[in-house]
Amino acid sequence: MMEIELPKLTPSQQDMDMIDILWKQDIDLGAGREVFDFSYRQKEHELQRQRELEEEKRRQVLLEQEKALLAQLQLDEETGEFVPRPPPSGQQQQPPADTPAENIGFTEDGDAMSFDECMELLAQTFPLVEASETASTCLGASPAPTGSGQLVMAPEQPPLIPTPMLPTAQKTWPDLDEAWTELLSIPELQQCLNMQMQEMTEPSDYLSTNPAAEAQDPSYSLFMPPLADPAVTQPEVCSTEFIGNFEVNFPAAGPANLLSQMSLKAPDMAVGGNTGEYCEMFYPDLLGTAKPNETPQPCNTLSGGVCQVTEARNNSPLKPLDMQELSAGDPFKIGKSDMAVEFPDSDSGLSLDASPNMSSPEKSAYGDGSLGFSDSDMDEMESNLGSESDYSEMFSISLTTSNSSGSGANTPTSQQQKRKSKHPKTEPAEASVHSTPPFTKDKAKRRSESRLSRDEQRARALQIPFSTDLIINLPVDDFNELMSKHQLNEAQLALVRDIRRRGKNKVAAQNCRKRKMENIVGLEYDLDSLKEERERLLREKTEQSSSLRQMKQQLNSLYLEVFGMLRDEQGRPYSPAEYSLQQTSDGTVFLVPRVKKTLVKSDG
DNA sequence: CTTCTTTGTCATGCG
DNA sequence: ACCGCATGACAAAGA
Repeated sequence: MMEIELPKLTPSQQDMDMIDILWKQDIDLGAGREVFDFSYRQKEHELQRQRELEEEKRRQVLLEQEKALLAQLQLDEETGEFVPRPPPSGQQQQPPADTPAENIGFTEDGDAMSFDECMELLAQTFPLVEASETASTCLGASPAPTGSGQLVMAPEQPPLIPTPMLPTAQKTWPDLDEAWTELLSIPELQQCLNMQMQEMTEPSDYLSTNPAAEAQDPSYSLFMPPLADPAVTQPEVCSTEFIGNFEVNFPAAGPANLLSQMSLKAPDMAVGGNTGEYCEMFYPDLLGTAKPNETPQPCNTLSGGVCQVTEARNNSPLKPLDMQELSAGDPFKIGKSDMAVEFPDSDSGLSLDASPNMSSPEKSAYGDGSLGFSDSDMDEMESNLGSESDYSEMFSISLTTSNSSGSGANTPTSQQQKRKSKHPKTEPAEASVHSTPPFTKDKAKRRSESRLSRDEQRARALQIPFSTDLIINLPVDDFNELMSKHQLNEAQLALVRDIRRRGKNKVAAQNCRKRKMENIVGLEYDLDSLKEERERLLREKTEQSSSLRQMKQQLNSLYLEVFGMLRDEQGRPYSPAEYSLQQTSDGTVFLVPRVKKTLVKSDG
């Protein structure tokens, strides 16, 4: 108990913090906040533990029998590992927590027997028991890579909580593919998952459910098929609480997201009851390999059911191409994926052709020979595009929705997803639950893309056999050659010319505005330069003026000095009032009487 | 709700 | 007369 409690407390605190954050961010958790409360969950845990205890007891009995048979095989350590703590002890209640180290030691260090060997023996002897045992082992192994304490809780977690957690898992969806990659790359986790699935599912093919295990050890998979189908019990392993704690503690970690995903799946799987399908959910890529050995009904049986759900889960983060690859056997899915593939670049991601409503009308309009595109046509096309984008969004969302619905669990999450699907205008990014805040640049870019795609859509609507980029950027001669090569009708030609004209003009407008801005910048620079020049000239003028004044003063003083040195015949100085010195062009200086002045003065 | 910015488009002029 | 480009003007969308 103590071991369990301590780990729980911290995680729960973190969980609550995370929930608070999500709550403040107005992120729909798909459930009341109290659901996430630790105390609330603890109660759930209690119930779950009681169930676990009962199951443990049952397993114990089976183990006893198993032990008797396996004693000769030196399974002492194994028994310790597989057999949960005695019911009375606290450890018993939460066997997974204590077991992990032992389990790991057994499975990996495995002194006496290899894990595969043990599994084989168990499978031969007690298939069902084996499944349960493996589950515990799995639990032990899984904690190592992530959080030990939280993992312990997982098996005991009640399936009830999972639903509230679903939204959170959805939030982390964008990282799902990465998370899957990381998760699948963890051998322990794979084993754990496989084990859990075995435990969960009733008798069915182990192989189908355990592709990863098979990949790791072919032999193991070979003998495993006879074992019971474990998918049903998965909830125990990846219980919502466990997942929640795990996720909260490691929000950024990819594995956490994965686990959350798994947690979401677990309840669905349990509800669905089809064990074979679960394997696909966890190992969609491996299904092909796994199926051969086992009964591969999973996806085949239910095209639109759980299988689709699983694919949706896995595919949602993936690109259209990936989706196409993964979507096998589901016509609806394939069609959608094709569409996505067809228009990966376009923001709307949909073509007029793809949209049943729009494409035909558009085609008819253009095909009728109506030249050019009236504004109404444009608008119609735009509206079509918009509807298509919505459609695409609905598609992506529909996958998730079908996922939940297919599982048959009408959890809050599923409802939420359905709600989302009903609001096609919500952006795909939102639907996919991107935590990062997009906007601004993204929107601008998206807008430009959508604009571009609009002409593309038109071109597609008229089935023009070349890209708009080609139409716009091709040199005139090449363009004409292209036009001549392809026999286009009037409407197509008109559209192509319009596309080229608009595209050219768009570029021209951009260049023009760019030039205009550059001109403005250049003019501003020139203005600054001229201002500086003006200031400099003004300063120079001032300096020159002062210099000139100084020179005048010097000249005046020199003049007076020279004039004062002049004497007449009687040796008397000349009066400055009556005489002045004047210099001729040849440099000769004359003493000139101030006749006028004297006259004026005398006159006055 | 208003204002400003950005961008696409059209009309027009020029070479 | 036609074509391509440049640019002003307008409208739509978004910040």
